[in-house]
Amino acid sequence: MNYSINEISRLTKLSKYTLRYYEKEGLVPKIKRNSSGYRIYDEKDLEWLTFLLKVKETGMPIQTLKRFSRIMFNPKTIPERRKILLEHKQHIIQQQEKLQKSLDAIDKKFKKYDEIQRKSIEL
Amino acid sequence: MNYSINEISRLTKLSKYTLRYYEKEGLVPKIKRNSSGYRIYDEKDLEWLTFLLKVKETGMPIQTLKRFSRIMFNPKTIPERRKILLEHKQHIIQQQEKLQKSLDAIDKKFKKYDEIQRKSIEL
DNA sequence: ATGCACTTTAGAGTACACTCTAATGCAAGA
DNA sequence: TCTTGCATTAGAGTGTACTCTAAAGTGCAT
Repeated sequence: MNYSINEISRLTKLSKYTLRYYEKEGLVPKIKRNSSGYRIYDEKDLEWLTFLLKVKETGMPIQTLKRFSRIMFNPKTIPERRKILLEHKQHIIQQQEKLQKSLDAIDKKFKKYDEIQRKSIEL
Repeated sequence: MNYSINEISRLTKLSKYTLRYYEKEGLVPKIKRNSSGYRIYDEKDLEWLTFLLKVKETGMPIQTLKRFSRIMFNPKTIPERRKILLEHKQHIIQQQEKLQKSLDAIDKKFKKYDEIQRKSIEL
């Protein structure tokens, strides 16, 4: 199945500018073109973009995404890809801890506010 | 307890540049000065910076942090502060979902790699 | 009092990740 | 064939969040 840049933009919610920028920067592999030079994205490209967005959103660095994009069509690079993903998994776990700490700090504030308001009612 | 900008930089791991920038931008309230104009941070300032870093790191927008910093010494603003923090709590929960989705996508990749490597051994 | 390591400020510079512009070309319906 | 609406590119511009520079002042040990 093939897609125009417009369709991919709609499906990924990335602007056309961003899609072109990602290709220029090497975050996605070189996209096939039709005879007029228009981009033709295929299923694999869409799949990669979908995955890229998930891991990018959770903080995978641009450099790592470029690296992954460069090696992802070579079966010999599976060990390296595993390593990258394992590292990112550790990063996600650290983020989960940060979120929990932030949540705890917020709940502590709520308790403080409860206390202040309880005292003001006592008067 | 009072602290110099140097001590606060060490305690918060923010650079002195950043600490001055946060004050200029209103992310922290105006810091007291000694007779020479040097900043003197107190316990409250440190407490706010510690909290700010936790929620900033989990994506609370700068504008919201500025707002919070502006109202946080007025007890009448507790309901507004509660509202801000409740909204951020929702945001954190959404991020937790994103992290989980990213984690699931990574585990799917691992399974795919296992499959490919299993098949190559079978030959 | 001299030196050195701090501090201050306004404002300039940087890095990142887009975001857009301008010039140009292709596709297709009236 | 003309017009409208797509596409292409190189390269310029934007917004955010710092990060640093330059010039000047302060504190304190030698």
